[in-house]
Amino acid sequence: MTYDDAIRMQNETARKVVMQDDFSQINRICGVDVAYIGDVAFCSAVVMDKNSQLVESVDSETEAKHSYVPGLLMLREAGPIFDTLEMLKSSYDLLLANGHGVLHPRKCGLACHIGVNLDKPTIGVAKSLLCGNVKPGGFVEMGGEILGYQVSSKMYISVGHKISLKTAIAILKEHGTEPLKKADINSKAQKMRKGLRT
DNA sequence: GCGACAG
DNA sequence: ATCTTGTCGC
Repeated sequence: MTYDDAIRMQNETARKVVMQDDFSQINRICGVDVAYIGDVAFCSAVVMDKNSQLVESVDSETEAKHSYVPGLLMLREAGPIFDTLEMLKSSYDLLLANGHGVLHPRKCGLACHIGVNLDKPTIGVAKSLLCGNVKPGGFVEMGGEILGYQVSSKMYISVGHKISLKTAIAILKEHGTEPLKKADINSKAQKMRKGLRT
């Protein structure tokens, strides 16, 4: 797949993103993250209940097919993430992904790509901005639209799919990002184990 | 043309 | 993301 193909795919997916709440209840939240040794991707997905109690955790080791290109993170991480989420036996109501959702040059960051393809409510959680400007109050504007929210100096969130920004903010303020933190720890632990036995 | 650039 | 020393602040 060429970069042009990927960009066309993003523009197409962007039209399918639902920026309104579309779920009955959030009982379980899944966080997914990837760590690397070169192009070997160590991915972890963690499902927790609303009280941050562990429900299930799975790990995978796959090969990253593309290098990282700003704006096209999905090319590098979507594959490993889909592979890992498929391993889960447990269901979940909300997905948390590291990276932006609609706060993206084409309004289709990694979280949108994952959310739309799995048809799951998804929130994008990023550590830094790719685009947009933070306004007083924390909302992030891009092209005259409010597309994200700055939770802290190192956390920006935006809609991935089937959830409103308002609800996304409320849920993260109430439940935090525990599944994502755990997935980060697990993916790095997995990488370290591999590093020691090679 | 130049700089900036999720993970 | 990953590499990577000392250093600033709570």
